[in-house]
Amino acid sequence: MNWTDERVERLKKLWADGLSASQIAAQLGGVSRNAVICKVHRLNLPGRAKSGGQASVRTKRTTTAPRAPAYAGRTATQTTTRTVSRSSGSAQLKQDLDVVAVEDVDTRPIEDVVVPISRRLTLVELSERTCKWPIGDPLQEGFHFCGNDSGEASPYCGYHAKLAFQPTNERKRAR
DNA sequence: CCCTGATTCGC
DNA sequence: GCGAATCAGG
Repeated sequence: MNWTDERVERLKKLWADGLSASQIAAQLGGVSRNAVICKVHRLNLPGRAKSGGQASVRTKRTTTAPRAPAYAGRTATQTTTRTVSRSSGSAQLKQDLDVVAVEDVDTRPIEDVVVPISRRLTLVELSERTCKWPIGDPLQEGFHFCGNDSGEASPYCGYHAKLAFQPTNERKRAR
């Protein structure tokens, strides 16, 4: 794919919005997330600040050179003073695993009420183990999927699986 | 294993 | 300039 000006601008916007490289790649289409990251660097866009989030904090790369440097006369010591003003992206992603495992001896009604933090994935971003619970109106803008970890067996995350597969025996067993 | 961004290097 | 392969890390 060619990096047209329009695509570059979309890249800039999405990156500034705090979307991850893979998400941007999915929305642009035709490019891998690596390509997106590389492009971001070449555009001299500010990389992801190491603030709180995951990733980054790359400590040089002096430990065991992955590839034998053809010529060792090159010190890649860069002192880039990054002044990233962003403190918290608008689309701060969170990947928490809500464990519903009940192994303890205590038998108390565990009602998970707090889970509804979705990842706002679009259709193309769904993978094999992302929750496919739709959120919003497919005809309206802003429609997305939950996107949280669905484990592997269920198409939904723990929270939405409970909503989707409401136990039928609850009613019958009630009496 | 899932994911993240960072870096190197061959094209 | 581009991006796959690779790395380090959460």
